[in-house]
Formats: sequence, structure tokens, C-alpha cells
Amino acid sequence: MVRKTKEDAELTRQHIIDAAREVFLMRGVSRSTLEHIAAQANVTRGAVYWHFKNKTEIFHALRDQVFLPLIDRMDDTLAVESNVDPLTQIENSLCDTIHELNENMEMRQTYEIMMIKCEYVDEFATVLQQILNNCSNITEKMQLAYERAQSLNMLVDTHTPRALALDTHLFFGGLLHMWVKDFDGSRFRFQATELIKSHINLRRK
Amino acid sequence: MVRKTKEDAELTRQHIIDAAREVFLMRGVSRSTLEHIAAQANVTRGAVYWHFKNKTEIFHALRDQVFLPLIDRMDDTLAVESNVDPLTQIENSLCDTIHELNENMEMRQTYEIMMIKCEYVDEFATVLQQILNNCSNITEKMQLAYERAQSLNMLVDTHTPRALALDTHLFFGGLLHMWVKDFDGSRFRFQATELIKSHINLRRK
DNA sequence: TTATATACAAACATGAATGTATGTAAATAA
DNA sequence: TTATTTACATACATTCATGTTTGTATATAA
Repeated sequence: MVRKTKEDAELTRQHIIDAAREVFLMRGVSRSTLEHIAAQANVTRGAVYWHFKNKTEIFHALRDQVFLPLIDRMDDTLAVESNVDPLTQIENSLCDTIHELNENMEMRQTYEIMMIKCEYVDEFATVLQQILNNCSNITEKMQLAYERAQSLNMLVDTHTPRALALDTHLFFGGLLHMWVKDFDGSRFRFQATELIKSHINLRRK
Repeated sequence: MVRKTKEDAELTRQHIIDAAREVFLMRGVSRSTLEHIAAQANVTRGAVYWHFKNKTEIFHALRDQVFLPLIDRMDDTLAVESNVDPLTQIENSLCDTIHELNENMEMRQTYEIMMIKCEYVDEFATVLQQILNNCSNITEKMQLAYERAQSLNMLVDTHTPRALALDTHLFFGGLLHMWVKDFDGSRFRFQATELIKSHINLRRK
């Protein structure tokens, strides 16, 4: 097989990304070689080098495909104009993410790679900063939602919306980590939704 | 310099571990070579291979030195017999850990390595399981503390001790992760203790 | 005091990964 | 139809990390 049409080329590019996800997941990013990825994608390293400059670029492509859409989803669910009450909005944004992780294997795998199969040094250190920024973003959106809940008199009145948002953010960050690490699902994966609801209910007046 | 006394040898062993911590932190575990570590410790790879079988063994030595004592500390703070009330016990166990991370640079660095400078594949996958086990352990201890708090009628009565313990565990897991990633300290590092107190207060009747 | 084991340093051999350069058949433009 | 890219495969050169082997001075045991 040799030269393909433009659509074919785009297909092999996607194959390479998919292959990289599998290989990264199995061997970790560092131990994955372009040869491994090429083999998994049934191409040679030549093809990989044609589509990507190096492993880092594949990593970024993989990340962008999965993460950016997920961030957008959370943003949407937390939007100011909504027909559900703000606390339920927060609950939904978290449950949706968990639900998406349950349904979407590629997203699940990508999360796992990002969390426990990647070392955040050198070129990857910037990725960490981006993640932190996204987190700040989401936390602010949640804070706004808590403020709306407060003005609707739905909140326990001992805590500020800011404190509640930070607490929720940390809770969810922890949950995502445990969700990913909990391979057999026994500890967290199966009860994630309940934990979220319980967490939110703790704030309800 | 050549053959040393037994105490000298133990010193170089410790130097190698310390060097590994620095190197792992800077370059990530995968990209750190035994040559890097040896150079940082002012010895040759010969010395490293004398004291350790390979990089993995250094990693484990590093981990054991820092983690096991920390786990023990948390266990102690959560002990059943105590002269402080159970909710404060939980609060203290979390604050103590944060305090230790603030004071103890080696511990902080080791945590950072474990969280974002290591890929949990192959030989390292078992480490993840150990961490999970420790987490379960701590969570159980916290649950017991919450149960004591409940029988002392200190708790909001809408939630079970189990749910509260899980929520706290996830919160603290998230906090540790953010604490480590928050390099400049602006987001979480400086307010970690407040966040913990706020988290616990949410459960106080 | 001599023998042996210790605590390394230095040299060696090997394998593996990377990047680049070259080759090539087919698609597409001219 | 021919020329030129495109989308790869193949081959090559180089670097780098690892593990092992050998050498050696000295502590320690006998």
C-alpha cells in the first residue's frame, strides 16, 4: 500500500492517534516508542513522522480531541440561563462528566493516561498549567452557580459560595482520580453518582 | 576515594536516594537515568548498582522512607482513644499532613514525584494498588471517627458516617493533588488549612 | 598478619530509540 | 499527458541508557 487520497490520509492520522492512546495506556507515555505506536496503527514510523513532528505532538492531539469537548460540556451545563435550579446544575455537570466517562471509552482511557500514565516535566509541564487554568475556570462557574443558589435561599448559610465551590472542586478532582484508579470499580466507580448527590445535598438547606 | 566503612557506605546509599529525589523531580522518573542520579550523588553508576538493583528499587526506597511514616502519623491522629473530639481529630489529621508537607521539603518533593512525575505502569502499577489500600484504610479510620462524632450528636444528621468519610477522603485527595500542582501557592497552598476547616465545619451540627 | 569480603570506579558490550535521508508509487495539478 | 506533490516505507547514522564485567584499594575477620 502506498499513496492514498486526502481522506485516506486523514484516516491513518486518526488511526495513529487511536493507536497512541492504546499504547500510552499500556506502556505509559515515556515508554511508548513511535515504533510501538506505528505497529499498533499498522503503519511504519515513516507515516507517523509524516503526520506528527514527534511523540509530544501526538500526545497533544490526543488530549485536544478528548479534553476540550469535555470542558465545553461542563461549561454548558453550568450556564447562567438554565431551567434547572443551580444546585442541580452543579450536580448535573459532575454527574454528566462521570456518565460520559462511563460511556465513552476513549475519554476514559485518555483521562487515565493524563492522570497516571504521564510525567509532567519539560514539554508536558505546560499541559499541567492548562489543566489548572481549566480547573479555575470551572470552579468560578460553580461559584457563580452557588451564588445563584444562595440568592434563591437554597443554601446552608454557614458557608460562602466561594468556599463551597472550592470544596466541590476538590471533591470532584479527588473523585476523578479515584474513579480512574479504581480499576475493578468496587470502591468508587459504581457509586460515583451517589457520592456526588450526597455531596451536593450536604449544601442544601 | 575507594572503600569506606560501613557507616560511610550507608551514607552514600542515602546520598543516592536523595539524589534520586532531586533528579526524579526535575526530569521525571522515566527520563532519569542512573547516570544522572549517580552524578547528582557524586558517585559513579558502579556505586548505584552496588546499593540498588535498578531504578525501580531506588524508587521504592524513596517512597518507603517518606510515605510509610506519613501514613502512620495519620493513623495515630485518628486513633480511637484521644482527648479531642472526633471531628477535630479528622481535621487535625488532615491539617497535620498539610503542615508536614509545608515543613518537610523531602516529603513535598516525594509527593510531587508520586503524583505527577511517575507513570504507573508495569512495575509501578503495584504501587498504585498499595496507595489505594492505604486510602481505604484511612477512609475507614475516618468513618469510625465520624461514627463516634455521630454518637456524640455532633454531626448533621442527614448523612451517614460512611458517606461523610468518603466525601472527606475525596476532598482531601483532591486537595493534595491541587496542593502539589499549585506551584506558586496562589490557588490552594496558602489556604489549604482554611479549606479543611471549612470542609469539616460543613458537617458540624 | 594474612585472607577475604566490601564498596566502589572504570571499561565494555549490547540494545534500543530517535531523527533524518532516501526511495517510490499513486494522486493531483498543469 | 507530463510534472509535481503527497503519503508514506525503508534504510541509515547517531546517541544514549542499561547491565555486566573487571579492577582495586581498603576495611574487617580469622
